[in-house]
Amino acid sequence: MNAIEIEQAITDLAEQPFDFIEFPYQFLEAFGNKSTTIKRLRAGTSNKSDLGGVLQTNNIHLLTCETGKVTQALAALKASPVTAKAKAKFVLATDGFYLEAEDLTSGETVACAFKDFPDHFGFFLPLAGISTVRQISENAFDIRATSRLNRLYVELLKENPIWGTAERSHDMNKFMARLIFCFFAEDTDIFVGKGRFTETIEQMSLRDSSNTHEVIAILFRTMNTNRKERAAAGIPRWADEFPYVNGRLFSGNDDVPRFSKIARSYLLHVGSLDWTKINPDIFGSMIQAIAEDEERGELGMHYTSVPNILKVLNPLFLDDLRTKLEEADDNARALLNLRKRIARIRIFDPACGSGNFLVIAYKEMRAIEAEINRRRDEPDRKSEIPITNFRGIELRDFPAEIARLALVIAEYQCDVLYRGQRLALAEFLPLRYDNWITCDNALRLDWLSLMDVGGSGVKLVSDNLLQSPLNQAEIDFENEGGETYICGNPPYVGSSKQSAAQKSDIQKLFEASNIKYKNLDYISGWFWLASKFCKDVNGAAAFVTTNSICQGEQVNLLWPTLLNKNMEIYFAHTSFKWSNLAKNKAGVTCVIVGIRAIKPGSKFIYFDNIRKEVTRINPYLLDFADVFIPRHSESISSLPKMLKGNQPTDGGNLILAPWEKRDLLRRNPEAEIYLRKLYGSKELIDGVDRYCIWIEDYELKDARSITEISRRLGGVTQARLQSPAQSTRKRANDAHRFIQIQDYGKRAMVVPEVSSEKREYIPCGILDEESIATNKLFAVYEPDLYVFALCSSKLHRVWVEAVCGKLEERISYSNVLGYNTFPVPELTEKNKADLTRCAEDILLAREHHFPATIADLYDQEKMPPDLRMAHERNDEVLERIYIGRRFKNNTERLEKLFDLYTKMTSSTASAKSKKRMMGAN
DNA sequence: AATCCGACAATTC
DNA sequence: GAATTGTCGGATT
Repeated sequence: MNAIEIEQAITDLAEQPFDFIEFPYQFLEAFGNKSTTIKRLRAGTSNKSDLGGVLQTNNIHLLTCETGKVTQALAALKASPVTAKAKAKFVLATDGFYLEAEDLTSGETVACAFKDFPDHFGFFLPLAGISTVRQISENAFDIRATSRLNRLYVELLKENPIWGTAERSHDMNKFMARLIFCFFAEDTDIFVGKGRFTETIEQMSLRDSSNTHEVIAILFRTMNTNRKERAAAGIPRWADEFPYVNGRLFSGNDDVPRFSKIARSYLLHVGSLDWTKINPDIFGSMIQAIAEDEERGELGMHYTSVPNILKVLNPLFLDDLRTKLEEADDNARALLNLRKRIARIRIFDPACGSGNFLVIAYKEMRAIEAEINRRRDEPDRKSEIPITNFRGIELRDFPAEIARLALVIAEYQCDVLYRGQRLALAEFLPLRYDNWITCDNALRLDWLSLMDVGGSGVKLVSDNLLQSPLNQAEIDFENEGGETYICGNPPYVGSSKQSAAQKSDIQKLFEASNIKYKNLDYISGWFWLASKFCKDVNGAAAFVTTNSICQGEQVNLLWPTLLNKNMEIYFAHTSFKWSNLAKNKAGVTCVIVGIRAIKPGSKFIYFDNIRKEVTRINPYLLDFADVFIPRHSESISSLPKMLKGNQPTDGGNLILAPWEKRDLLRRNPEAEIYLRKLYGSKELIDGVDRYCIWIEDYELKDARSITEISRRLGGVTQARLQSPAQSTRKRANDAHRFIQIQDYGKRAMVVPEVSSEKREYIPCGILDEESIATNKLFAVYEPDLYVFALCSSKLHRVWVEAVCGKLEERISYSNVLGYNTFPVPELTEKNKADLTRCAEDILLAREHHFPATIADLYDQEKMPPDLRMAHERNDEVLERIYIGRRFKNNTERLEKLFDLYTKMTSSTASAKSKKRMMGAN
């Protein structure tokens, strides 16, 4: 269960009639315990309670009691020896009217009316075994609000299916945004009288809910009508107490969906929450998920957590502002200048979602400004930071709507925090009419035109074509000559997973450049536009991005042109795993890259949160000079050819597990000649046994006479016909052959395509001539063993780690990027012989530990000393060939390798161009 | 004809 | 559940 589901379950439980016997079980069930766990507790087998309650080990001791005896019951629970013995973290007692509970770890207590216990949702969350509890507890309100809005949304769509269609979804989204605003406003005195909005709906709408939509529509119309015009607009007296809000929020269509009785009660339910606790930096991200079919009821899988947003914003510009604040000390003049500077900073998130980067940036800047005002002794001063300087582009309608709302709420909360509620209220309404969040495709827009750079004209895209076009003269951006910082977390989509529309976005952007764009990740588009933007504007840009644009092939595709000698990477966070509160988190590893026009000043690389000051950062995010490594079709060091293994593309039909092989041979012993041992990475590393059907053309007729083989070949044909790739479908009738056959029937030195990054060495292996290597292995056929020594070396590991792509953080080997590019000094026959000896020693050491698998042997903790020694000797011999001694560390290794690579490739390049010139002569 | 990559995916701990 | 660690095959060159 996720947090939202738990919230719903305990809310339901509090509303049900209290059941003295059942309550403890219902309570545990609401927190996501499995029915088998509950059953065992009921049966008493796992129930350790000595008081007739329910005690779940490592969790909670619950007791229901007679009316009025709750406090005594809780004391008894705490005093019970079994509570401590079972390591219960909570005790809870209730009589159905009143409830008391204590968190035994923190000593925190809750005492409330029974029906209100769901209000302490955050308190009880550790019971759900959610690991990021602290964060969730901090955001308990936002989760509750999301949960309840979610129910309302679903119920309204049930009642008004039309509102779920593409044409009406904008109206639905606008409606939800208006509601959220009203809930916030009624709890913060923006509307006179706490809870007046919800209360008015409750009083004025009939209990059967039939006119609820009309009541709400009148309220919305009121908020869109200036006081002077209300009489003429026929606003009824009961609505007149509501203020004029406007700010586009209530303009336009004021249709309201029809309410069922349930929807009406849900609405009142959402309204009863205390919306002052709303946290706009995270709330929007949660709430936006309710409008998305796949993610409804989840906390959005792609929203960026606050710590990760700060990883972008702090080095991007906030650290600098804070340094300047510190330098200004109490100097009134310097403080004033800084305040002026801050007021003109634009923050631009071209993939803003519900605006959490913008909100956090706003709040952080307000904090700095408040400190300036404090030091200047102007604490009540109106903020000079306009929220319209926080621009965004968002493709989806609902988040765009929410982003604007979140900024409005953030502005109000900051005013309350720094200037007091009276001043905050005085200036809050009516909302400004500006439209500063654009709902459109960021890769198809001219960013400069949304930014009013240098005070030139402004071109804005209306967010709703039904409304009259914006009067551009009304828009005052207050940032002439200011800086612009671009930030955000745009979508990542690998080149082979992009939709046709996304492909075409990328094509449009890059086709005029010399970049080969077809293998780029979708996010490259944002970096591309940002770098163009930064050339024209005083500012910088940083995004959270998939780490793959800073690895392998993409480095050489994107960055040389993007940096183009006038841009630089000025800070970077190295790989970290994506994480937020969502249950189904996106599975991706990210980096953060900050770019700007070249200028002096420090650069920083962050590993986890450790900051290292450097003078340069290359696009691999390493502290080395820029090196761009393209695919090389042959070894720059004259090493023998390395091929990819053979790719089946068989839908599993040509491949047999050991038991399948046994069954087949029991029935058809004559099939043995068509079977071979098959090796991919897993088979090599973990010693997994697998076999494949391998039939030469001339054997096909005989092989087909074996029913099972014939059946399997049919399966291959079927699988290939299903493929979206034409090249695969074409080979459907060639079912007895792997789709891609490189080489076989020879002894081979093999390297796994993907393997764990935790090993000190890439675990290469040797296959005999009977075995088949799949496309999960690279192979050098009939190898000289010194090649095994090279590929098994620390130097090679370091090189491949740096220049090949990765699968998240895994080593993803490549012949053309890692092997062919590996720079090796010219080897003498003696060198080769020495290395061959080292290779043999490694292989012997492995054999000595038979039947341990490679995974066992190369486990950092458990690597046997003799094998380790053999590798050390191998490294020693090889490194002496490079520099006459051992390298001190991996940095020195990589430095040498980059250096050597540059020398070796520039000399072959000059040799080639010499050749060309000679040819021309 | 040959290879990089996956807002991953399957399996284990 | 989160920690570990490599399948499979498409799209592109």
